[in-house]
Parts: sequence; structure tokens; C-alpha cells
Amino acid sequence: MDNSKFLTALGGRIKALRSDQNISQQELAGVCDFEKANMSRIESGGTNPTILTLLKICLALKINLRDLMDHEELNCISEEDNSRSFKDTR
Amino acid sequence: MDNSKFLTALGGRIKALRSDQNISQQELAGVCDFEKANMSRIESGGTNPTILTLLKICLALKINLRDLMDHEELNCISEEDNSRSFKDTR
DNA sequence: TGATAGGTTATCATATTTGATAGACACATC
DNA sequence: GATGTGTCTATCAAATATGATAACCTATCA
Repeated sequence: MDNSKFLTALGGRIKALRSDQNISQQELAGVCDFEKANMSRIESGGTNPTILTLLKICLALKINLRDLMDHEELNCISEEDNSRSFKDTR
Repeated sequence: MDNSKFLTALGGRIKALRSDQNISQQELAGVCDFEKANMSRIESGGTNPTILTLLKICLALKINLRDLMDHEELNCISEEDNSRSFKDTR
């Protein structure tokens, strides 16, 4: 998964969560305290948002960052991929 | 939870996950393909990383973004944090 | 003593996000 | 036709992340 596909998927995830709550881009942007154009930019995957920007959006959607990230498209590591965490010497 | 506390908590979370795998900052930075000084900056909460930077770190740690965010300190939604449902739509 | 590893902080140039504004498009409604 | 809503794109200045280098500190070890 390349970066631009990830950003598109993340934007789609935000859009889906917003639509679930029947909120317009403009309204969500208003709660986040930025312009609707910037919200569109994020939802379309046209930017690589900082974690604080995502936090602001999550707060506006009344969800946690964990919930935003809890989406298969955004998580491609399998349990088997993480071998190191299973060979802790403790 | 203000922004700088969140960034400090996020950095601490990364550091904890790294330590769990007995990896040095330098080694993790190497896999991420950036300098150890930049990794230190992130772990100390001195910067507001983009989601792609966090993704790179997660891939290096062989974990998912969901796992990175699945930490109480980073998920503090409360009614006081967000009052959208109480806000009149004007 | 000296050398090495791990970590931190400072600084700088460059790249990119952000904030803001404007314009465009489709669609519905009056 | 005219108006309003929702979305998207482009553009710009300002703010900030990134990449890179250097210096410094502490602890460990030969």
C-alpha cells in the first residue's frame, strides 16, 4: 500500500464516519474550526494530515483516534508479521 | 488534554512499544530511514508528526496504527471534550 | 584512559501542512 | 431563472514537519 492510497483510504474513512452522523463537510469543518475547503482536502486524500489535525476531527466526531484507525484498509500488518513481540525474553 | 500533552503521550507510547521489542532509537530510525535525532524528537513529543510518519514507524515496529492508538492515554473522549451534540446549529 | 552505544538538544534548509479565500460544479428548491 | 447547499479544486502566505548534521551527556566496557 503506497502512501497516496493510504491517504485516500484515510480520507474515505473520515468521510464515512461523518456521513454516518449525517454531518456535512461544512458543519464538521466548523466544529473543527477550519474551512470546509480544508476538510475536503483531507477527505479526498490530498494532504498528509498531522496527528493533531486528526485528533481535532475525531473530537468533533466524538470518536477516539483508536476508532478512526480501526478499519481494515488502514491496518495491513498481520499477527504473524510481528514476530518480535512474541519473542520477548520475559 | 492539551495538544502538547497528547504529543508527549504519543511519543511515550512509541517509546514503550519500541522498548518492548528491545530496539534502540537508532535502530528503529534506521528502519524508518531517518536519523536518530528525528526519532528522539518524536518520542519526546517535540513535534506533531504526520500520519505517514506514524505509519512508517508502525511498519518498522511491525504493528498497525490501530495498535499504536489503542492506548487509554490517547483516547480521552468525554462529554466535556466535545459538545457538538449540545451546540445549537446556527 | 579511551572508545562505543544510546539518547538528547540545537540548528538549518527544504518540503509540506495549514489557514484562508475564491471560484467552479451539480443538484435541489423556490 | 435565481438561490442555497454540498463538494471539490486552485492558489497563496504563514506555520510547521522533515531531513540532516553536529555537539553534548551518560553509562558501559576494554
